[in-house]
Amino acid sequence: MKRILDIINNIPAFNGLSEDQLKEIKSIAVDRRYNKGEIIFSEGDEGNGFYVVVDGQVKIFKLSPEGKEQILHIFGPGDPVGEVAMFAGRSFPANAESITATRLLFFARTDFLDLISANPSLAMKILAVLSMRLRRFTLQIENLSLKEVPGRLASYLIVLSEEQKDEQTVTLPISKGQLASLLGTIPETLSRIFAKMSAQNLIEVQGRRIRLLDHSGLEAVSEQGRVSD
Amino acid sequence: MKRILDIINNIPAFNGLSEDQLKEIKSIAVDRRYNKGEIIFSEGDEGNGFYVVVDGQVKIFKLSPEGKEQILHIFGPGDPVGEVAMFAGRSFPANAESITATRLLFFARTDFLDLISANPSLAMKILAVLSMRLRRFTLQIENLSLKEVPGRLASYLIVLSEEQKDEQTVTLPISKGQLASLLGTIPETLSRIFAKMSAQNLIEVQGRRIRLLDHSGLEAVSEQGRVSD
DNA sequence: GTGCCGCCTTGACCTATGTCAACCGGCGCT
DNA sequence: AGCGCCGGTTGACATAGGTCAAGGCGGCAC
Repeated sequence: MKRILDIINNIPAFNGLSEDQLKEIKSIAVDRRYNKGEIIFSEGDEGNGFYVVVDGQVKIFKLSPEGKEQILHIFGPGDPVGEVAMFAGRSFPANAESITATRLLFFARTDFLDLISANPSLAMKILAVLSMRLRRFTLQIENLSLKEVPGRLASYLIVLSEEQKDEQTVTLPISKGQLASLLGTIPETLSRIFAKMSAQNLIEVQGRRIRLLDHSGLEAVSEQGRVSD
Repeated sequence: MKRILDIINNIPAFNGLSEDQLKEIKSIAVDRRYNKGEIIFSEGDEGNGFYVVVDGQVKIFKLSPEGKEQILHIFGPGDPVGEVAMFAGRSFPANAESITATRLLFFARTDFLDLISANPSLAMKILAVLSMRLRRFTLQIENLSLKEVPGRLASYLIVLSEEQKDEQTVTLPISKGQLASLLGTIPETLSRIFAKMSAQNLIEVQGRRIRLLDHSGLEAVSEQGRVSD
């Protein structure tokens, strides 16, 4: 049981809480496992609880009527999933699907709301998490509407290199097809842009490994939102 | 002083609170007024507090390096502004400017955080407000990436007609130029689409008044994300 | 009135990116 | 080995919508 407590403590929204609080949280958590490609919830489902990713990756996405997919988030270990629907008291606004084998903790709505009212500090942490998420959405909207695809890719790569703390090489955490959807485009276009950036010696692509050859060049593309040609 | 208490009570995040709680809130609120076109804060400014709109309209927007603007929100009476930066403990992620003469209440970060820790129910309300906002962002991202401009316009008009409770006629609350930015496009394109939709007898445009002639047709455009031609 | 200015519209043009279709290489399965 | 499949790439093509430039219209100042 040690493990679960550790896991909970490593969730940003919960970390730094007292031993007692962690135990309380653990007592209402339900452990769930999913294989790759399983639906966790669908748009419109009732939000009667939320999840936290323990292991694996979950994508949150919307579908257009023609079936085109836009990924809103890719969540990994420590990230809460579906809490928005819970607090807003509404149904889920998007779909969630595991993109690898995944382990989640599930928290039922009522249990969790009780917990929060009893722990204002927990509420504050969650406020912070939601705020960060809003901030990331802001960025995503900015990217989608003000930048062209090369700019979005460049800023994605830069953020990735910061997250992975490697100036030189990054490893895509998802397939190129999924990345295309996350960037609001399609695999063909993404592929061409990878080729173009390679030709300009900005990057070097070897499967999911990408070498960032010209960091400042990438910054420029990301800021201008376009490639110079 | 009656007025301010009423105003505060009409703010969704605060409504339904006890008389005492409202008074506490009032005691930390600062009344501020702005003329049309004033900057309220800029991207990168420290988020040492947040605002609530009492009267008027505020636009939240990002600028691309070339100066193109993407409006993220238009806020009106009752809406909180800038609280995300506050909870996230970061600087503002976008710019805020009044687009009409505007009256705001300002709440200093520290004052407000104290207030919240003392009032869990307040925290819950704010969680709900943030969640609703995330939900709206989800919609905006969906619109931007899965729909073409006519689809975005159609869904904007439909939402507007619901808000204004008028099936027949809506009045744009903002200029067409601003609307273009909100929809992630430019005035020229928007203008052409208005013309096209008029030609198809979907709508009839007279300045800011728009007659919705074919509600179900609009629904179709909004869902398909494109016009049939 | 006259003129200026902001807002909107219109036209001609161009480009980024989506669509459709073919193809390639690796990998697992039989 | 041979097969099918999936992820990725490439090419030819179509088009939404951005850019640039010109002009119209209504309101406000003087």
